[in-house]
Amino acid sequence: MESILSISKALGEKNRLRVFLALMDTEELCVCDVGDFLGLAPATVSRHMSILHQAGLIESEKRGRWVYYRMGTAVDPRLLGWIRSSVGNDGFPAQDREKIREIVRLHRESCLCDSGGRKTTV
Amino acid sequence: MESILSISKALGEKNRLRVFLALMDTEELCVCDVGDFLGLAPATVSRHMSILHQAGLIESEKRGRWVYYRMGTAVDPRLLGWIRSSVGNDGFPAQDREKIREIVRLHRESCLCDSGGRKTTV
DNA sequence: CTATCATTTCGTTAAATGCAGAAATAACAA
DNA sequence: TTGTTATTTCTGCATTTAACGAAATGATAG
Repeated sequence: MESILSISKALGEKNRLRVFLALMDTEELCVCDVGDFLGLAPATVSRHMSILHQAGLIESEKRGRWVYYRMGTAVDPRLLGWIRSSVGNDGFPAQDREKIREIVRLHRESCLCDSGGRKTTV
Repeated sequence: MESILSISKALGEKNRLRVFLALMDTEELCVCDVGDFLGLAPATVSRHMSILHQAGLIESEKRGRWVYYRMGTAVDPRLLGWIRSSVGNDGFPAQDREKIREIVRLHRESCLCDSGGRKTTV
């Protein structure tokens, strides 16, 4: 029962749900990406990601100074299926999708992550 | 997205989750049954049931002075499947199951609902 | 109609939660 | 080392929400 509770609590907040949906559509996001996406302070984003992480919904990986978050591999497929279809019905904010893609694009550009993972500057 | 939010909010509260799990195991419950089950005031229970109802998780039927709640018929089976298996893993409070059965038994006894739906007293 | 019972709505209080800024931590660059 | 950047933790404030009691509503019994 505890896992249902923590997962429901985690997804029962608009910003966290938006991040989770974004991660269903994107490989990975770091805290600052999510900060740009939601327009929230890093501290707030970090807390949200922590809650999603503790619920087992996302996984984290530290690379250099960045912490990258991605979908959890052990998330129940029925849960995902339900979310996917519900979002389909509701109409997932198309703006969100575009926004995330743009953020990821800029992130990759400035980081040159694609080549060797080396950073230049912000 | 709104439906995911409202459902997650509804299930993201311990008492409401307990009621929902109880309704997955029981045909129907009225507000006073749930009040006995959770040990909460009728007003509080009514509010919880309203939130579950608005999320589309349960349905209500008024019979006489009582309002009976039961599982929603349109609840996504994937959501139910996830909940069922998660509860199985977590171990659903066995006390809750017993408690509900006892409450339903007493309710039926005092109401004589089984025969003709006629009420005697409390 | 009046009385009673089940439920809902309203008003208030206490606890939980989201938020930002400041300080602390971690990892790299010079 | 020192400085810079990304993230986390801590502290305080504002909003939300769960809880109760009281009053209002709905329905039956007398």
